[in-house]
Amino acid sequence: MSAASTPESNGTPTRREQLLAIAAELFAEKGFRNTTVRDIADAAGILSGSLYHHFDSKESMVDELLVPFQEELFGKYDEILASGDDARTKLERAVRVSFEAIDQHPHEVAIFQNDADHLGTFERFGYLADRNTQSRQVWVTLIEEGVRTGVLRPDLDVTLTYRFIRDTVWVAVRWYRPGRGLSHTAVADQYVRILLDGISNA
Amino acid sequence: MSAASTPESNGTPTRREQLLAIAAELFAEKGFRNTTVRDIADAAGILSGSLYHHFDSKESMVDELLVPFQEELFGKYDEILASGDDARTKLERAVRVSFEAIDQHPHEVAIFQNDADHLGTFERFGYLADRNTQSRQVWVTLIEEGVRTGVLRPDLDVTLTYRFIRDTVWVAVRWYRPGRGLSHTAVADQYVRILLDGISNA
DNA sequence: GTCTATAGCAGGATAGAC
DNA sequence: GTCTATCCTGCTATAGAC
Repeated sequence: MSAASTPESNGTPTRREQLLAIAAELFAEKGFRNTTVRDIADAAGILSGSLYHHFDSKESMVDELLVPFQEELFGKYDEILASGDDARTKLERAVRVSFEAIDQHPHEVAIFQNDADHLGTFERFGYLADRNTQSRQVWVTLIEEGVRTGVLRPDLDVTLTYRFIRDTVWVAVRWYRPGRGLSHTAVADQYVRILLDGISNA
Repeated sequence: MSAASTPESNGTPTRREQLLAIAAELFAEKGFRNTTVRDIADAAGILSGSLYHHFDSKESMVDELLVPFQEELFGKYDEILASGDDARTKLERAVRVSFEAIDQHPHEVAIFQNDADHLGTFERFGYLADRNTQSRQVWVTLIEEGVRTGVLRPDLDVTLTYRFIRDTVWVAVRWYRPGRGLSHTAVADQYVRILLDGISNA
């Protein structure tokens, strides 16, 4: 038995997965609230009522997109935190893992960036706030370790630096398009360079 | 006669301006589409129909918020471009002017950040795309001048650097709250420092 | 300048036929 | 698994009284 949201092992997505992929694209492009169930149904070539054979509600759809994505991402962060790498390497790896997420799950990242605040007002999506806290802990831990071990400037405002890194990384989902222009690794290279060394010709 | 969206010289805002301020806060907080005219009317203590005595439509309200804000902001950018400062100073000034805008017009900035894409799909808001282009020209001009005059690293990817600066600056509207915590000048100080010199303890 | 009342439409969701 | 048909709600906007 396979998880409902993971493609079957033979590579053929289930109908449910197809519909979810269509919904993800629309949610990411137009926003959750601005996407109607009729939009999703139209894009899938069926009528809106038929969607409810597969999903309880529009909310269930976005829920099913976000949960497995976040499990995967935070699993990778945990791996980095648990590794024996030095602070600078850990920070670099965390940035690269994030750009990889933008590359591999652009829709899920966009939905989280654009709609987490709004969705978070519903009990059902309370876990979004938890993930937010967890994310903050990851970055702050890495920055503090960097300052402590001397690889980062001792005068850094940790909270502000955390926000700076978080925002610079995730906001890239607004313009990055997988398969077009620079690869996610190339973008990550440049971002890490600017973040660590700045743009000044020192 | 005073401009419709500027407070009267005696400091007492007109009713129209009061309503606009209420709408701005709600648009910024919940998004344009997610804010109903009833929300605005409720917050103003009147009924939704009464709003239409003051404004043609919900779109007119957001239009009246964005246009004068952008005129002011781009006027300042033009001033910087036309100044005789060196490239590094110009770039710093542009960053500082942007943080000042976040401080003084947080709602307008938030609306532009969150809803420009959606609003831009209507003819009436075609000027939003023009402003976007104009903004890009400002930053790219400054970065290119910086590279040319040797104050910025010669190996910078100009487009990527432009996106980096634009995003890092404006995304701060998501967490910066005027009058709470660091001042906008203090935040700008740190951002400029990270942007130019990085976070590494070189 | 605000209220009453309501038109007109679009949205999420449901029941049951096929 | 999809369609037909429809309910109910909430939204923008309007007309005219006060």
